[in-house]
Amino acid sequence: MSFICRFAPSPTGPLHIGGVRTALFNWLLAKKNKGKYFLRIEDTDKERSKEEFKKQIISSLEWLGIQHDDKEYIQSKNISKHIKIAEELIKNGFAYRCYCTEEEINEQKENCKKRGIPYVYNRKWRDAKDLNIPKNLQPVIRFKSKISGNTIIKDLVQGERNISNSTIEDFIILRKDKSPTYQLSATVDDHEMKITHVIRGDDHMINSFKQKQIYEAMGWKVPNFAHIPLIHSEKGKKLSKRDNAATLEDYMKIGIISDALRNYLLRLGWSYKDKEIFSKQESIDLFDLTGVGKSPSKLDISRIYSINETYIKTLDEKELFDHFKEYISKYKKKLEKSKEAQVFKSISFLKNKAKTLEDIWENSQYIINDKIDISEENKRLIDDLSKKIIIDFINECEKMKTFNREELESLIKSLINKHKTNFKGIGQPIRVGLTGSKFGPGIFDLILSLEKSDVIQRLKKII
RNA sequence: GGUCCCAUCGUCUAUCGGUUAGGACACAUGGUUUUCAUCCAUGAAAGAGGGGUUCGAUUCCCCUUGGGACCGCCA
Repeated sequence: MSFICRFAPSPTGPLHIGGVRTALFNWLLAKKNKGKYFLRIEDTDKERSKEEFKKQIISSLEWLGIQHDDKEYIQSKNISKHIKIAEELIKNGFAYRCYCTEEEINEQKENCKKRGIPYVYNRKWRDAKDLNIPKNLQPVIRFKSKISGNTIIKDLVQGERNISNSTIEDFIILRKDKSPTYQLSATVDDHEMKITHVIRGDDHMINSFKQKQIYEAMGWKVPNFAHIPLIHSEKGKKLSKRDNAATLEDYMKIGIISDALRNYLLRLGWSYKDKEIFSKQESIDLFDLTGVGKSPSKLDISRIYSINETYIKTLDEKELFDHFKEYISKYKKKLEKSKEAQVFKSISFLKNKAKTLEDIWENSQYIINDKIDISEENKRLIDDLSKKIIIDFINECEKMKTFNREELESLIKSLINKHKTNFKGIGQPIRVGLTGSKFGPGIFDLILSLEKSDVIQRLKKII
């Protein structure tokens, strides 16, 4: 059995986190089964589709490492084919022209509302042999949906789904302006692309019943469907673009690593035993639609941070630094070469207290900025004794050729003895002097991460 | 309102009729540590309710309750 999957976003906004997961699942299933994964840009909404969003979607997926096969398909390029199919459906009695005006439809809707009954298009033109065709009205084309019986879809995630055909109205497949609607375009393109597995959000379930009828009317093979549960916001509603942290960009800009986000999304609605961390290859090997749950899952930002932290802690440091450089050049600022080397040298402890790349950026500010701001409160921590100690420390440092850990350790030890203080008594003023903060890296890491001249210069400012 | 769907710790989930209901995140406490962290240990925390079926139900069925999705000439 072959596996040809696709992700089909519309370029009407930035890539949504739910869309990312849909793409991931499609990609995973295709890769696992040595099949194909295509990207199709559904840009038939001329009003809202934007070239910039198309570009953004493609680069976002690339950032995540979800690479599509072939070049991306642009749906609008296939419109003439869609129109041809609409006409073929009419010819074969599966569709018809409807001359109802929008006013007429709205009136019907109003009426239904008043009477408290659900609106369904009244199929006025379905078998309208006797009606006079208005001369100056452009018709829409509606699909002749089945009136009786039931349609069953064996959904790979949801199981068997059964719906009464009477609940599906004669939906529009070609607009008044002769442009195809989603139901038509998606079906025709999925068929043309020989898609075998349609994995999409649960909000498309009803569409599958409609589209199945088109497949059958055309005598085409119906693909497998898998409707994955939606991702909900903290409020328990379908995640919308207005929610915080709904788009991929929201995660990129706070310094989430792509592998971490991919891992989080993988485990949202899917699981494999007690396993939490999956390499890309593991996720391909282990992924399976049968492991996908049926109920929607809430987005949990603390979990994303946690997984990201795991990646930051365990990633090869060179690789981590590459992520960091990419991140800051995009969202912060590019570092000069010398600073870059200093930060890289210190990444092993800077990453220790970081959950995100942004945290590493924050933690490395004392290296990046030559000017250190010390708050009044912290200045008060440096009392006369501290100043004496620091003067001694500076003098000893100046005697050293270069810094090394052993010498620094014995120096600090001797200063503790000499001034009858403890480690904190000497460590804290040095830390404040070098970073402006009470908190930070270990004293020796801290001193060694800066140039000797820089250490002396900074400390001289506080005595 | 109509149609369809879902239901295990706060969150993500494991369990495929017999378990002290497991793990992870978050939370709390303790330990390691020169600070903040890290790290380690420990703890608290769940089968929505009611009926069946069964020797036995979290697991199968029904009802109730709660939640969600869809109901566009958007996709």
